[in-house]
This record gives sequence, structure tokens and C-alpha cells, in this order.
Amino acid sequence: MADKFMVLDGNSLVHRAFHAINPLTTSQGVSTNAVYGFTNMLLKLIAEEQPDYLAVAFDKARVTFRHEKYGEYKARRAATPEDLRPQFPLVKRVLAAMRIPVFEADGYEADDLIGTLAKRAEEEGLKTTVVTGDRDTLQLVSPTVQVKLTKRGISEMEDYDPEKLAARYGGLKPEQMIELKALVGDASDNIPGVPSVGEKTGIKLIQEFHTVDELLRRVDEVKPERMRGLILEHQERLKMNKWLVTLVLDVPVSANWEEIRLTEPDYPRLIEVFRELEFRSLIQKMAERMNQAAPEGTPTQTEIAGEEQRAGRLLARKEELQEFLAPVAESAEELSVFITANPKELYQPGLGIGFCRKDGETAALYLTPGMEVDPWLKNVLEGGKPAKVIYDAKAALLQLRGWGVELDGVAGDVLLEAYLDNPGYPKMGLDDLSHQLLNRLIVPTEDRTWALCRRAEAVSELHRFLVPRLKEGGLEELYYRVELPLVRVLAEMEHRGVALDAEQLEQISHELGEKIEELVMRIHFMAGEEFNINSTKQLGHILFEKLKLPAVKKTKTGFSTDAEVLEELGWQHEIVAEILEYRQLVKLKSTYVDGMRSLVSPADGRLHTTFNQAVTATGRLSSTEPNLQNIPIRLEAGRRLRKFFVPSQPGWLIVSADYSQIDLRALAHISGDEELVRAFHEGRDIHTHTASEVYGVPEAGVTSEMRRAAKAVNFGIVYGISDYGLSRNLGISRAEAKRFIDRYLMTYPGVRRFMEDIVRQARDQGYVTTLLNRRRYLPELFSSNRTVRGFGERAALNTPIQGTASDIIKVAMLKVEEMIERQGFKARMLLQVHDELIFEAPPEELAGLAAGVREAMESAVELKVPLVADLKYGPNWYDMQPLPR
DNA sequence: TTGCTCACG
DNA sequence: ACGTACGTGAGCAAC
Repeated sequence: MADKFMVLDGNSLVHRAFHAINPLTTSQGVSTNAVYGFTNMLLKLIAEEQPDYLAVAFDKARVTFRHEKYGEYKARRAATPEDLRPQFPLVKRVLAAMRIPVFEADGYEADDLIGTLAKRAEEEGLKTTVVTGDRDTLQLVSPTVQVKLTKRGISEMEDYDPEKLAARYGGLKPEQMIELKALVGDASDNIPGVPSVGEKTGIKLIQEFHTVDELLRRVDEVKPERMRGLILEHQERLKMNKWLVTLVLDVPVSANWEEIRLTEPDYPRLIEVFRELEFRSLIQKMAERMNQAAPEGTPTQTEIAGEEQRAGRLLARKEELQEFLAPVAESAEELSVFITANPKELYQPGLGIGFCRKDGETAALYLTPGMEVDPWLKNVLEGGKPAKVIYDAKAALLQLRGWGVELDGVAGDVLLEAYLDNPGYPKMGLDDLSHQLLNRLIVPTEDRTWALCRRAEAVSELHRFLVPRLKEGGLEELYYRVELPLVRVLAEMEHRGVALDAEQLEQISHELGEKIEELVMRIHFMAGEEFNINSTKQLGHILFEKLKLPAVKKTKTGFSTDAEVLEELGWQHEIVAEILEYRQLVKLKSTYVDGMRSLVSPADGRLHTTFNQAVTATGRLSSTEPNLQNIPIRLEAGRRLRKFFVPSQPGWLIVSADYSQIDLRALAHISGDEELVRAFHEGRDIHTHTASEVYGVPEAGVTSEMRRAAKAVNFGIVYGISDYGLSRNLGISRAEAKRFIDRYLMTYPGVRRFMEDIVRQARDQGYVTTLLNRRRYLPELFSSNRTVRGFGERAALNTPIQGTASDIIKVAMLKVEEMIERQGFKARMLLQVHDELIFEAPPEELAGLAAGVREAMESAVELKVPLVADLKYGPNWYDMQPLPR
């Protein structure tokens, strides 16, 4: 299929939109109806026609070459309405933001440009669609050029190809439209035709004589006589008309097809334009698209895996394997590799590997359980040459380890590349990325070789696509120096696992079970009936309908029964306290005790979490199956569960190291606030210091209540504070909360400046960044919904802080791991909990490990404030005591 | 699948 | 007059 070029008649369509859409203005009174109508038309056309190339042509100036010869040309046309003319520049701004080129040429009309472009397109082998309301362009229709004419309104269009044209105009050919119009004239252009020749007569005449010239030559054949007379009388007129209505196909313009190629809009800019125009629905639409957008340079047509893709070979024999891989094995070329990460999913049982060489050739092999990886292949995978590009290298590494292969020489991980490019991509699966970023669908198939080859190919192409983007975004450093090396560190942590005292855990499960049973009985008794306490619906019915407790808060679906509500209700009915306790115990039993027990590996009795390096919006890690980043600590009953997290060797210790106030230190650094920076340099307790400054009392005079409030404000600042949020958190009035915040910001004026600057910057750029240049796009900032927008603003504040803290601990992890190796410690890093690292170590290494970890963490990066790590150790994760500096 | 609730930093 | 603190994941109920 030839690529498709769509060209719009800007003047015609804007006029059409102006008349079709009811008057519409911004709150400032600027007319926008034509812009709005045109933009909607444009978006609809793009969506429906999916052109590969797109351009818009406009008339330039009122005087064209036609006027020079025929002064009356378009003379009777009404002046452009007052509220339409200023809309043209607005339309052009929309087009610029959409990266759609505009064509104009002095002295020419849009039609001439369209004709010229269509002709050039034909030379390029493109198919052209002309969109206009002007029938003059029908003369351009050909097997490769179709014209879409607007009918009534803006949504209805009529497509003209040569057949349709012939059907509509009595068998006339497109070029005969010129002859017809010369005869009939055009009232709107002030071109008089031959009197009393309308369309019908005109068509009849052209059918018979084919052209005006022929008609004049054989004019004596024309009947009736009166008509002959009229034609003769107007023959000069006819010649002039023909010249007037013939489109110029060689307007001197340069058509750069690379620029005309349709790409994604410049979303931040487009949204800004829509904001000025107050096009709320369009802002919404674009904001949604922005995150899901296939980035610039992506073809607009979805290519479906087809014949042009080489099938890929199955490497069943050793010679085939070597023949395929030998060319890259010793070269500096990258080899893209796809490895079935989770045997549970796609290719169970066994191991599938797909390869894609730089020359695009693909091949695959698979092993069933019990088979061994060929030693030669093992060498390829374990060596630095060839460098491998992988999707989800951590999973590949762990999977291959199970097959006796220690993957090394990983030069790229397209999962991380996509994540760094935009952590907001809605889906990060290989197939999803291939679809979203390359517009390539990987068709599901039973053919394993095919499936593996296509995926290896996707890895290769995504890598080629993403690496230049990372470079542009200044993300190379973060990628190659932090995220990519971290893959191995995380893989080792997952592989080591953390030991769990499963026997004791089983006992706890029983105890909790009995307590819960008792609570269930008491609750049912107090309620006067049996019901499912876990069901918020049933519980709401009991509390708020049967027992008539006042409903303080509602959710989308009914009464809220969360802990906050229940605590408020607690004094009104004794059942409430029981429910709260029930909830607490059920949570502990199902999520932590039983949930963990079911995830203990039968092979080594340990828990192996998965650290996800590519999910959070801010750069943090997350932990799943089980989540070991949310083990209870705040309430004693839950905290006790930490007793069961123990070292894997008898006599060893658990050691933990957590950053002190890393978020606020990050804030101090980013904002550069002098007071905050000074407080950290002086080693102050930051909450006490804040209280002292805000309340205007010496630090010694700060009460625990004052400190608590200051702490809440500090937290609030990090989260993107609002008086409402703070008032709720502290249980004070909004007015009081507001006074608090104001005083806080007076104390730390640099923080105020940061808060203002970051939101403005986020709006300008469409994204915010962290210390190591990690990026998060914030399309929410452009929402018309103020709640969503407010959310975007708070995220703009929070992300640089939380993300910077994440950057720092990731660097620290690399330094710590390097230190442990360098020192030859047996100690091992097991977990990361955002600002905390957890190790197990033999007691004789405690002092050395602690010193090394502290040093690594505190020197991870150089900030305007010192970094401080606090260390603790103990026989398990519960009984921990501080380790003095 | 979605919504609610609750565990963590 | 509006309603939210930022970032996660898991279990359960109810579609």
C-alpha cells in the first residue's frame, strides 16, 4: 500500500467550521468557534484516515495573480467576518503545536498549493486525499488523488474519486471540471459564466464537445440558436474563465516530505494553546494521549507482523547455533536476546531464547526441562562479547541461573530504557512497548520459534529507538551508571532471599486464628446477626442502618467504614472497637502470616521477593510476592512479626541502616533554602528546629505537641501541602492549618520559592526531574478538572523530592555492594525499604560492615547538606539496638 | 476487573 | 463550592 498524504484547504475548512459551529468565545471574549470546529475536524480526519503525511494550505494575501489579470475576481465576496479573521492565526498555532506544516505562497490560493502538493506527492508515489469545501479542486481527482468535500456541517464528507465524479457529473472526466466551470461560472468568485448556462446545460455541452476550445470551434453545431449566440458573444469571457479556474500545479514551494510526515503533537505546547483557548474537552483528550503517546518518529500506521518479517531460524543443532552466533560472538556488535522470564507464563515448561542480530536476522532455540545449555552458548551468554541487549535483564539473569548460566555482558535492558524514557508508559510489557512505541503488533502464535524471534526483534528495535531518546533526555548517566548496574545487585538480593522462621509463624497463625474466631462471635452477637465482617457493604448495613450509627463519610459505593470513621464512632458503640481489632488481626493473619508462609520457597525455606525497578512514577523500587517493603512496624501487634525475619546462618545478625530525614535533606538541597540547609549542617533535630522557628521559642522550649505539629507540616511540605490536608492530619481547623503553613514558609522562604518554581517549571516543560535527571511527565497539570490539576501540582512538588531520595539510595546500594565485595565480607544486603537497607552478617563483621555501609550511604552523592545514616543490629528484624557512630 | 481497606516509607 | 495530602502492593468482596 502506498503511503497516504492528506492535504487540507485551511481557508475553506476554517470558514466551514465558522459557519457550522455556534458562536463560542473564551472568558475574555475571544472568538474561538472556527478554531474549535477546525481542530475537531482535523483530529477526526487524522483518526479516521490515519495519513502518513499531512499538510494544510492557506491562501496568502487578498491579491493573487488572478486579480492582476481580472480585477473583479472574488470582488463581490463578503469581507471575512470580524470575529473570524483573528481565528486564522489561532488555527495556525494549533497546527504548529501539532507539528503539521502550513503551506502558503504569495499571490497563490490554497487550491493552487494543494494542486502543486498533490502533483509532487504523486511523483513520490503517494496517494493523496484533498479535504476541502471547494469544488474547484475536483479537477485534481485522479486514480491517486481523491477529494473529500465537506457536506452540510463539518462532520459529513463526500469522497470523490474518478468514478464518483463521473457519476455525479454526467460522465465527465476530472480535467473537464475546468471546462464546465468556465461555462457555468462561479458566483462566489465573481466569475460570470455564459448567461443562462447552468450546471445542467454545461454538462450537456461538455459531454458533446469535451472542451471549451472544441465548443468554440464547432459552435455552429450548438442548438438552439439563442445558445449559440450567447456562447459566441462570450467567447473572450470563456477563455479568461478557463485561465481563472485552472489550478496552478507548479507553485514555487519546496515540499520537504520529512517535515510533512505526520508525527505526534508537541503535547505540552498543544495543551498550552488549548488552555488559552479554553478547550477543556480537548485538553483532557490530549492530556490522556500524552502519556500513552507513541513518541516522535513513530509511524502512524500500525504494522502488523507480516511477510516482510523474516521467519527466523530454529537453532536445533549445535552447528546451526554456531553458524548463527559466530559472526557476532567475537565482534563488538550487540546481540539482542529475548529470554522467557517466567516459565509459568508463555513457554512452560522449559527455556526459550530468541536472538536478533544487528543485521536483523533472527533465530531461536528452546530447552525442555532436563536439557542442558550448550557449553558454547553458555560462553556466549556469560562473556562480555557479544554485548547483550535484553528485556528485563534481572528476570533473564535469574532464569538463566536456574539453567546453570551466569548471564554477563548485558549492555542494555529495554525495560529500563522505556521506564527512564517515561515512567508513565501505561504498560511496560515487551509486547506493549513494541505496540506503543514502535506501533508494531506481535501477533500471538503457537509457533514458538516465530514468537521468540519476533520478541528478540522487538528488543532490538526498541533498543535502537530508545537509546537516542535517553541521550536526548540527558538520561544516559542515570541509565548506565545507576539503573543498569543496579540490576545485578537487585538480582542477587532476590536470589539470596530472606530467612523466615516458618515454624513459629505457623504457631502465630493458629493463635491469630483463634483470636479472630472469638472476635467474630462477639461481633455477630453484638450485631444480633451473622454477617461477613470483611464485606464493607454488609458491615455498613449493620453499623449505619441496623445500629443507626451516624455515617460520617461516604465512598463512591456506599458508607465508608475505614479506621478513621470507626475511631470517630468508637465511643458510641462497643462493637466498633471489636471491629477495629478484628480488622487489625485479619490483616496480620491473611496478608503477613499466611501470605508470607505461602511464599516461602520450598527449596531453601526463604522468602524471595521481586524488586520491580520499572513501576513507580518517582524512581522508587517496589516489592512484590511478597511485598517486603510494608512489613508492619507502627503498631506493636504487627511489629512483632519482625521477630520471624531472621539471619540465614545461626549466630548471624540482622543489620539495618536507614537514612535520617532523607526527604527533607533532598528538599533542602533542591530548594537551597538557607535556613533548612543550616539546620542540617548544625545537626539539628529538624522537627524540633522547625517548631522552634515556627512558634518562635528556643529549641529547649519546644513541647512534644509543638514538635508533632512541626513534623506533620514537614511531611505535608514533602507531599505538596494543602491547608485541608494538614488540618485533617492534625485535627485542627483549616484556618489554623493555613496559619501554620504560612509561618512555615516564612521560616523557610527558599522552600516557598521552590514550591512556586517547580510547578511553573512543570507546566512549562510538561515534566519534572530529580537530582540524577530522572523525569516524570505530569499531564494532570493540564487537566480542566481542578482536583486532577491539584493532584498534578502536588506530584510536581513531591516527585523531585521522593525521586531524588530514590536516586540517592540506589547509588548507595551500588557503593555498598561494591564495598562488601572489596572487603570480602560474608555479609549480604537483603532488602531495601526506600530509605533503609537491611543486611545479614556474621557478628565478627558487624563493626566493619557498619562502618563501610555508613560511609557508602553518607557519601553516595554530594549535597548542600550532609547525608546521615543510622545503623541498628540485632538477632532478628524486631530486636534491634542502635549502633553508635 | 474495580473498589475498599490497610500495611509501609 | 469544591475536596486531597506523596509513593506503593495485597487481600477480599462484589461486580
